[in-house]
Amino acid sequence: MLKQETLSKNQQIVLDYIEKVNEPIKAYSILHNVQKKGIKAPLQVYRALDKLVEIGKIHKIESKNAFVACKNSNCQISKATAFSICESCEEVSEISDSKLSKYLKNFQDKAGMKFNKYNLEFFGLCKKCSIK
Amino acid sequence: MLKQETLSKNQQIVLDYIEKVNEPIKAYSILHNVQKKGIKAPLQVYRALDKLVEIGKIHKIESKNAFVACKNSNCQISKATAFSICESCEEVSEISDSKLSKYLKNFQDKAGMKFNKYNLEFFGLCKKCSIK
DNA sequence: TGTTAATTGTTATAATATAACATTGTGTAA
DNA sequence: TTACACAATGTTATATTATAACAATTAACA
Repeated sequence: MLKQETLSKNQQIVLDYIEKVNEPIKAYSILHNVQKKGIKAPLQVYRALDKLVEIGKIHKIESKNAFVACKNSNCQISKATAFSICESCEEVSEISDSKLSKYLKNFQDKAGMKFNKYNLEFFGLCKKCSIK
Repeated sequence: MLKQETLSKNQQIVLDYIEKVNEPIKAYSILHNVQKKGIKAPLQVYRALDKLVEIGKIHKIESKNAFVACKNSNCQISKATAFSICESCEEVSEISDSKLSKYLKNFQDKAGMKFNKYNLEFFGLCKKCSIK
């Protein structure tokens, strides 16, 4: 079978919603908001999320157990993700910095481990919050 | 009051166990294993874990919801953590690379955000597993 | 068309984590 | 040393996040 090119119904519903809200959102919140579209159970959401993460359409913010749409057209495979997270207003942004990603992709572990994926989460104060 | 210098009873019990197992371990697994020491409820474990993370004695592996003792005597404050995770055997190691930590500490977000903390998780195959 | 894999639907339950409240311990300053 | 503030404890209940198991349906394609 060829690699999947189009999303299934549930996958599309979940992705549409995540892209619409445009900020990290939790699985059960997604569930609550797509029930009118016919998705009734957590598993239906989690299955769609798994697939969407796998194909790089969304990312999981591990420290928040939340999901956000991918902004970088170039990280299709979701293997290299970096986020900034404001500890005050909770704003999360995907970092798109080619130098950083290059540096991390080429990082050589002393133990000789071969990496094919990483996730980096920065915490701090965003511009707005640091003024206050 | 002065800053806490000694750990409380429950904190010490939990830390002792985490240091003993020497690999990432989950909260309920800790609970199960320290019940003989008198810790009976999840909250007792989670409270100790919170404190231990806060003071840098342990770190949380976010992608695994697991906790591991800190190996770097110099990351007392738990503000800069990096781990390598084998996707095959699940082995987790703390990365102690001064170049990497320097690079990340000094990383400047384009949006002008001021970072005071980060967590980085690399995934790949460890030496043993990549031979197989 | 038959076969295989992906997707769906559904119920139940596992695993992770916190709320709320009463009580006890501990450092320190009056 | 008493009294205050705060950290830590103990306990019950519950919230939140995620998966197991199984049956049915749909989609791709040799």
